Parts: sequence; C-alpha cells; structure tokens
Amino acid sequence: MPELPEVETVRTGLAPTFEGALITAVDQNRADLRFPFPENFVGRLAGRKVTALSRRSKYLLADIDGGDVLVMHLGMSGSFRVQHAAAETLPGNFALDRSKDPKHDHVVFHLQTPDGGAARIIYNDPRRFGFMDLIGRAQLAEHAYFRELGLEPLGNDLSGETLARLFRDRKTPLKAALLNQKLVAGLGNIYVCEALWRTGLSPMRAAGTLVTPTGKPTRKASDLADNIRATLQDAIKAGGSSLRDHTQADGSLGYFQHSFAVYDREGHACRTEGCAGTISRVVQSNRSTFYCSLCQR
DNA sequence: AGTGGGACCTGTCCGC
DNA sequence: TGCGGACAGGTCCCAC
Repeated sequence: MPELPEVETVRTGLAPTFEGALITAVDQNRADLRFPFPENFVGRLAGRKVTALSRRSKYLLADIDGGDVLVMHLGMSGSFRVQHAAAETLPGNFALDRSKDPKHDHVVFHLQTPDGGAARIIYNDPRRFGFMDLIGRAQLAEHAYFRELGLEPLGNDLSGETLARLFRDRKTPLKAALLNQKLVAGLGNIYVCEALWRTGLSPMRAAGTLVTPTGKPTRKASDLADNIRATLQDAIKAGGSSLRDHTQADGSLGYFQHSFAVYDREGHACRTEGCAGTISRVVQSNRSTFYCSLCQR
C-alpha cells in the first residue's frame, strides 16, 4: 500500500501505538528484505524507546532514543498491523489475526506502551520489495535514500513555479517526470494518473511544454500543482486506496479506490463533465498509464 | 545527462 | 483442475 497517501495513512495508524512505546524485543525473521537488515538490527532497537513517527515521501521514520532513526519503506506489498493485548486479559494474550499469511511476517516489534499495556507491530511483505534500515539522525539528510529526494508535495514547496523550474527543457513525458522521485517525492502510478486526468493533461506530453520560454509556469503547470496536492489530500482523507485487500494498520480498508477517475478503469467512460471519451491503458516506462485521450491533451 | 527497459519477488487472475 | 502468461501501489541498475 505504498504511495504517499497510503504511507501517511499507515503513519497515522501506527503513531498512537508506536510513539512513546518501549521496544521490549524484536523478532527479525530473515536476514534480508529488499536489502540486508543493518548490522545488529535487533540489538540496536531492543530496550529503546520510539520518540516520534514521521514520514518523508514514501518513507516512514521512527525516531529511536539514543540517536538512530528506523527507516522503513513498504515497497509494493508491505503492510503493518497492530495488535494490542486486551486490557482485561493477561498481558500477552493477543487476539488472533488471520488477515495475513504469517509466512510473510518478517519483523515483529514487541512493545510496552506508556500506559503499561503490551502491543505488537507486525511487518508483512510478500514480495519483499520493502526494507528497513537504521541511520544516525545526523546522517539522515545526506543518506542515499534522502539526499536526492525531490520536494514534498504536501509541503509549501509545490507550486506552478517550482514545477516550471523542475520541468524546464525536459522532453520526458509528464508521466515519467512525475514518477521521478528526484523531482517530486511521493507520487506513484495511481496518483500520477489521477492528477494528470484532473488537470486535463496527456501523460505523453513533454514536461517542458508546461513552461514558457522565459521559464514561467503555464496555467496548466499551476493547475497541475494544485491538483497533485488535492488528489493526495483527498486520498489521505479517504484512508488511502486499498487494492487487492490490503488493509490499514487497524485492519480497516481505505476507500479512495472508489474515487479513481482513470486508474484501473480501462474501457470505462471518462468521468470528465461532458466528455464522451473512454479510458485507455498504455504502457510507459514499463508501467500502466490510464488516461482519456479525448480530454487529456 | 537523461531515458527506457529489465530485474528484483510472490501472489492472483484470466484464458486455454 | 492445471498451467502459462500477464500483471501488481516501487526503485535500482544498466545499456543506449
């Protein structure tokens, strides 16, 4: 569940349990996910407290007292679930949760919450494109994961002007430009398709065509910036998109997938007011692009 | 320098 | 029912 709105939804779901909790133990069930776990992963976490849980782009960042930051990326199929010991039962008596295949439970954080209760946060990832790392707080910004990350689309930096600066003279298609995490960080296949549809822009159009010869944003560039933000905010409000039964941290499902205008709607009617078009699917950079060739130019 | 294409994994769905 | 192929929300690496 891994574009920005899904990661933000996960952060919101985990924070009440994770923040302030003491990590009493960690089960690390294999040596690697996408990458090997860092040296002494369990030892550097056990006995430590989580002081804050934040997000940058599609990364979750758990601040650990002592100076490490636990960096977590969900890849394509990563998810977390939270289990609390029922207050009225003995500590450690957790409700059974069969919603995931336990053979893909790769990491379990055993926690003691500030109120003295016990909880577990379990990371499940069938495809293992996700990863976890531990990085010193002071090294975080220069680390390879973050050094070249582009602007945060929900921050104040995303605007027609900043898009114009990033897109100027670029011949690359808008779809590829928006998927490039070095330009704007956090968009993925779904929300790029949706934001381009909202703006009436063809995914094939060259990014540089949104910039005037003097480097100013065109009207479309400003609209695109607004629509990227609006699309992400709408999705966060809906609890993200739940595809293929991916559940949120509390087991509930996001519902933004019901609001898709183009993603996974090949052959269906375009939802633009007054547009008679049909949604097409094409492949760009080896990924599916969904768009309406009538109203996206 | 900047791009497209393949690779990394497992699961699921669809057509034969 | 079984099997092969296509496809899936991401990103790194490597040829052009």
